Amino acid sequence: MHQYAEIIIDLVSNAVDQPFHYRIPPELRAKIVPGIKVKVPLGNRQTEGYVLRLLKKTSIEPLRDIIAISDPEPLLTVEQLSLLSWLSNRYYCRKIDALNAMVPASFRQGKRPKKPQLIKVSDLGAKFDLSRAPAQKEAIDLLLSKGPYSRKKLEEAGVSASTIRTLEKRGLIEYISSTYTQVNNKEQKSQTLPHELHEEQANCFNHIGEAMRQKRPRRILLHGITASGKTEVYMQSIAACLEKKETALVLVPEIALTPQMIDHFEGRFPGKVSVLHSRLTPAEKARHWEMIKSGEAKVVLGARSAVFAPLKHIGLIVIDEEHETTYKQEEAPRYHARDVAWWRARYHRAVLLLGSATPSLESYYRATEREDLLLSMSARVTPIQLPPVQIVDMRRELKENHRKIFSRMLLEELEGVIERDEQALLFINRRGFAGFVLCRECGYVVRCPSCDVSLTLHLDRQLMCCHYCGHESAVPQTCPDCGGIKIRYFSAGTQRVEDEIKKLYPQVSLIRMDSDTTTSRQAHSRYYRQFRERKASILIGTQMIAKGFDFPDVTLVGVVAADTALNLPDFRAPERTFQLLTQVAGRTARGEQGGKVIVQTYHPSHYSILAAAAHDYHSFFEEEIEKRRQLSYPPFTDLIRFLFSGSDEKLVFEAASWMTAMLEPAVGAAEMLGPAPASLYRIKDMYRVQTVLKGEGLTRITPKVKKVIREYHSHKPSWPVRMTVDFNPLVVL
DNA sequence: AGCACGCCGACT
DNA sequence: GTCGGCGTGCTC
Repeated sequence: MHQYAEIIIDLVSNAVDQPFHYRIPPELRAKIVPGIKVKVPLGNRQTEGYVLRLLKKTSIEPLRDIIAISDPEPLLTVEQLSLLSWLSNRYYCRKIDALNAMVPASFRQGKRPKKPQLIKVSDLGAKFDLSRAPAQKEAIDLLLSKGPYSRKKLEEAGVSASTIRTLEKRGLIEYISSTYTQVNNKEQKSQTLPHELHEEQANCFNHIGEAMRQKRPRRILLHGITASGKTEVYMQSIAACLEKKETALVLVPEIALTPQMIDHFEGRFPGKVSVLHSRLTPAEKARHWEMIKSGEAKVVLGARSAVFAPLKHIGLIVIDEEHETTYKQEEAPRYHARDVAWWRARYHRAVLLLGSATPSLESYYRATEREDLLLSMSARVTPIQLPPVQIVDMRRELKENHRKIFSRMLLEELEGVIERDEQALLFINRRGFAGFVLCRECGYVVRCPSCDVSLTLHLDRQLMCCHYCGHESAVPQTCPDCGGIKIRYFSAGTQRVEDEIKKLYPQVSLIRMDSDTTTSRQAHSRYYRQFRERKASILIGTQMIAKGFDFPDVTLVGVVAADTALNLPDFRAPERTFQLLTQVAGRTARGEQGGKVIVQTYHPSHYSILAAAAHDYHSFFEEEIEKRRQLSYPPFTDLIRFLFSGSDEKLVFEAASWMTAMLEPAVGAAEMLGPAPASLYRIKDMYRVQTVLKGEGLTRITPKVKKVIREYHSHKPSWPVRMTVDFNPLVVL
């Protein structure tokens, strides 16, 4: 009999980030199983904890008893317990951080809803004469025609709480426990039917089906150009998975989780889908979790964190737009959903299907190495060609004395669009008016006092803003340094583009979308609707218009400055640029009139720009993978980044140096870069210093690295320097 | 995290 | 004389 339990303490602190042992009192022995939440004594008070596993013996003295069970149901499944350990090892995070990321707070808190109750009319109520109680009669009629309703819904429909109470007392209504689908008793979703697959789709579908039948972990990369019909392949694969009585998990980037998208899924698999989106209230989220755990939901659709959905018997995991950086969490645990998904696929012997038009170098490389299966779709579902892309050399424009932010070619095309009454998208990767403000006499650039970046001019508010910390200050009329008056604005932002267009074409209506104008989700859909309804002919925007804006009348896409992403001091900059350009280019040629893309750049011969213009993923990949190989960057190596930050510059360096020295003997053949100031040396008055480890198969040294991290925390617990550890970070700025 | 223990300055 | 400041250390 197991008398002891290994427990993780529910406190977010390095000091208690190790399993604690407790004795299980005899009266609790039958009830305590791994995954259960318990109350335990700790020091002179009590906290909660989670049982990792049961033990027959322990050498720890003195032992104390578990006080009580917090929740009779285990909060974690056997799979989750195992994943928990993996997460904390792979991503160097506390076990409690891993747990908190894996299970929604509302579900952990145990205020898990009992099955939601629905109200229905009782047998008695159906025949009871209520002609003298109009309010009650109305409620009964409503329930008879449209019910059952939840209490909340019934009150929303205008039935008062007292009426409900009276009806209940008289036994005219009764409560039934419900399933989620009944609660969500929305207007019947029109069920959408599978489309006939074209040849390429059918071929991919067959391969996926075959892989699922093998019942072995398999990773498949589905490389399909924009509008090649990837979603339909996912849908039919999911249907095939359900037929085998297995479940399916579908991840999409948060921004893709639109109502249309949700309807599409729910319509295809009515009553079987649980959608985990960020707008759910805590109680709703807990209810979904329960429904998934109980096996009621067969398909889960959600963003990054949905990768932890407690589905059983998973047959298929889909990650759409697998190259998207939102799949990497930027706080502890700094996991990548793609890697977690692969862990789960191996656990369940399932298929992991990665879809993208511009796969990450990691994924495509694995596919070319035959480690993964590569499936391609190169034809658009509708027989429309990819748009021609025209590169404009902005250096030449400058040389020929054309100093506007729009090249002559872009202007010419814009005029054509306006004349023909079509629509255009103008894409610029920076909000605000100007990237920086510079004095032409002394070269002084206005910078943020708290961060190591230049301020962006926002003309509408007459302010200079820092995009990292939000600092705002007045626009200088004279140079703060030399007093000169020749202040100039450099590198345009969205606002500047808007201004110029208004000046050039005052009669043309336009919409600007960036995080300044589009703060809420409603604003986003309002602009979206306006543009779709042709209330504007030009849409100016940042990243946020690169996705989903697919309208037949958009015949021109202008990339005002393709270099913003390219110039970042990060080894993934070319990859980012290629992905962005390809994605933006895909926003045109959706209709019969076709479309055209114009890319303005100061690097017209850079391979990422040339390849994107030629719609040629393969040549981009070949060039980029060779570079990565030569420089020993991922996917040939792993990186571990140790970032130190604090307000005391000297101490930050001291901490970084101490840690780097401690790591030295542990890292073996891995390269150690640093300690060195991060590219963004100062953010919000915090100095940032980093050391990056680079080497093949760095997971092998995980135990040693963990030991050093532990030493860091125990030796200098009071260092006012924060250290974060990131395994395979996506940005190293 | 949260709490006790412990060692130094100004107050009913 | 003590009340209380927060540095340090510990929790199965």
